[in-house]
Amino acid sequence: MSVTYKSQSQAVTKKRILVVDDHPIVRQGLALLINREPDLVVCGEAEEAMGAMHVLASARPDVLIVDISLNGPDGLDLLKNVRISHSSLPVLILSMHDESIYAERALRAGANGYIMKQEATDKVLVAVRRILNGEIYVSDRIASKMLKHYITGSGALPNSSIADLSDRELEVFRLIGEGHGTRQIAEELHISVKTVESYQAHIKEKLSLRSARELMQHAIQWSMNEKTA
Amino acid sequence: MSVTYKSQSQAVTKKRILVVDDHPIVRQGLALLINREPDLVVCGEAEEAMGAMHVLASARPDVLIVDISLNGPDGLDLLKNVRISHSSLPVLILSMHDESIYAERALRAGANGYIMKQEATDKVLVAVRRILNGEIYVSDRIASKMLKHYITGSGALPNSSIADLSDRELEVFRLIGEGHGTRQIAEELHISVKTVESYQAHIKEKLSLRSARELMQHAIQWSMNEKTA
DNA sequence: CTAGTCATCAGGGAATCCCCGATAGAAAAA
DNA sequence: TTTTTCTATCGGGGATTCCCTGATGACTAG
Repeated sequence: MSVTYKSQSQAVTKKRILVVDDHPIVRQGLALLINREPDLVVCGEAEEAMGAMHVLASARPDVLIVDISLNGPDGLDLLKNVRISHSSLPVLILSMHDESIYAERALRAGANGYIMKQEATDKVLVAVRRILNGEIYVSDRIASKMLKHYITGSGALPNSSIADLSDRELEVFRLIGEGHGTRQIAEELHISVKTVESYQAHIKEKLSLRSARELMQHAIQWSMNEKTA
Repeated sequence: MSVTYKSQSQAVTKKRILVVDDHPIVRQGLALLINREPDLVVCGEAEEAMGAMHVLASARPDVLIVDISLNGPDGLDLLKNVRISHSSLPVLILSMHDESIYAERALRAGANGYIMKQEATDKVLVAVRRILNGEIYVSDRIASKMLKHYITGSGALPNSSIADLSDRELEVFRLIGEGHGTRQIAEELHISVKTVESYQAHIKEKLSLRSARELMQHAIQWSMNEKTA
């Protein structure tokens, strides 16, 4: 709506995009895709976080597209760094995982959008324009999944967080993350297996997890992050 | 050497390429990259193994480019299937892992080349032309790494390592790491639940793991790292 | 004092785990 | 070229876990 043209060859206000991905093929694909749009242009590329911060200063992009799994500091680390100096720069996180774990983390870390590489290419353009417009973009599947969480949860911001767990629940959560089984946990805490199962059920509900597998996934990730943080 | 031109506009013998990757962005990137070469053309795309077999029959490609980590049956499964009916069709395996485990497996399964998405885009073209020429392509880094493996760890090394897993076992291991359950894996690979359980047992033995929990723990951690060679 | 959360436990069907196999083919070793 | 090992595929059956629907008492806040 705000894009106007001075001549047939160049838009006055082409939005500038910086692409950060460690796969040249993906960068090339994105660049070709974006540059054939009349209102968008790739103003720079980087293949890891430090290079991205460097390019960021000189290229002055309007949007960042960042792969979540970079070498060294990953996409979320980069995002947090960017947020320090560019608090309102729209950032779209790219990922090959369709797991909502990453989407939630990305948004909570301040991303304006999350899209998977499995998505059709035109969705990338939709996402870019959406976040340029100040909105949040998430793919339909993820969006409905998260919405469902929000509705069943409480209306406000979705602290489907570890902090909501009771002491006992957190203890069980931690032990699961350490690789302990139900029976083992029951013995260690001197309680019934049934009680442990009950805690697991409560944890799953509070964290909006659908299966014991997801519980374990989250518990393991959490316990790994705790050790390094 | 065998490519000749009749006019300036069209090559007589453009080599036809079929691209199999579950990321549309990557397919697009490869297609644009390949199609601007005068002697190469993308004759078809597919995003998973079954679709690829289908397209393969009608598109008559001279080369296949296959991502190793497809949904359902993976790139190596596809490769083995292709080898049944097209024993000499050149196949280039694409991967995001720089792990030489996969390179070795790919070549042993009959691939003509192995290249990572981290490689520069022009390397893809080099690789394609190389394998069209009947040669094998592996990137320098992988090649030297494989050589080192052969020299240092040729025979012994009681590595209870991922490398000891068979192709099928590794596939199951990967899927477990991505949070897929036994039944789900069985369906995705079109095999019996009992077979999947059997693989799990073999994996546990080879990696010296005591329970399914430990298996899951290691699989999840491995799939989250997915870069450490 | 009612409502809510917490910690504790049970029943029961479905799924998974984990031990015991088996067979057929391919690869390696003898 | 046999023989052995590895691989991929499947089954039975008991032990365990998962997951749903409850229940009880105790403590906590409105």
